[in-house]
Amino acid sequence: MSRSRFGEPVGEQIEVCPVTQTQDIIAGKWKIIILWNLSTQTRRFNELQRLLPNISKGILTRQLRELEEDQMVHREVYKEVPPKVEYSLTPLGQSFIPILQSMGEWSKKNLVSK
Amino acid sequence: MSRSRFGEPVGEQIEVCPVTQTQDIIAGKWKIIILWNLSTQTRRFNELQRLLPNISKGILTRQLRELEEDQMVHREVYKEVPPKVEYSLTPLGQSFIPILQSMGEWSKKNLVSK
DNA sequence: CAGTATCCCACTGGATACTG
DNA sequence: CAGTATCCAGTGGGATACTG
Repeated sequence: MSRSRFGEPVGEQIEVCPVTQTQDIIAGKWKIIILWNLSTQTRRFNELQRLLPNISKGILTRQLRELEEDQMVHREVYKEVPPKVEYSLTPLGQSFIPILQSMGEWSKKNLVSK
Repeated sequence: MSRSRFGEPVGEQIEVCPVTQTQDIIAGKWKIIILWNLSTQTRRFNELQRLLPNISKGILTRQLRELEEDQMVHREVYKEVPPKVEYSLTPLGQSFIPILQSMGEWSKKNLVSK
């Protein structure tokens, strides 16, 4: 699925606005906080669900799948019973960590909690 | 309107996840790109609409109003005929510019356009 | 444990027509 | 020019029940 916007034909190339591409990846109510929770360590499905109060399994699955599609998250399945699945950041996901940190710091520094 | 999530009573205080607060502000299909377009200069309503192909007046208005509510954008109305309205970043909005830049650079460096 | 499979609903975005 | 005012449609999020 292509979620690009702002397609502008430039010769054979398509020029896409960079910040919009980023927007497309982190759009989704839980994406950022999921990445944040994976930034320090690998986590299992249930663990993530516990960390994200009020998220349902279905939604958590969908958000993780989309992050996987966008190569931000890696899903490692251990063939055991009971099943064990571990989520972690890919190199691309890791390269995004500084931005997550900036967001956290910006928020703490500039936003009064309302 | 309070859009905070993850409310956790801590004494009299409410503890809210910082990255989630940021998420709440930049959620919305056009928020980031609007901030981006205001990061270098003040812009008028129609100017913004031209810069954001395919956005309708109604939506642009709504997104701008929400950014105003969150103190990210300032709206300056000139009492003239025909009307002139200029949008610019508030100090809070300006403090967010480095993050926007990181996003743009991250995208250009790490995302192949797909 | 880590998911699917459904169904549902609210909200957000989008289109269009009208206005001070 | 810079909006409102409506109305509509799609989608994304949420709840619940079931499963390998």
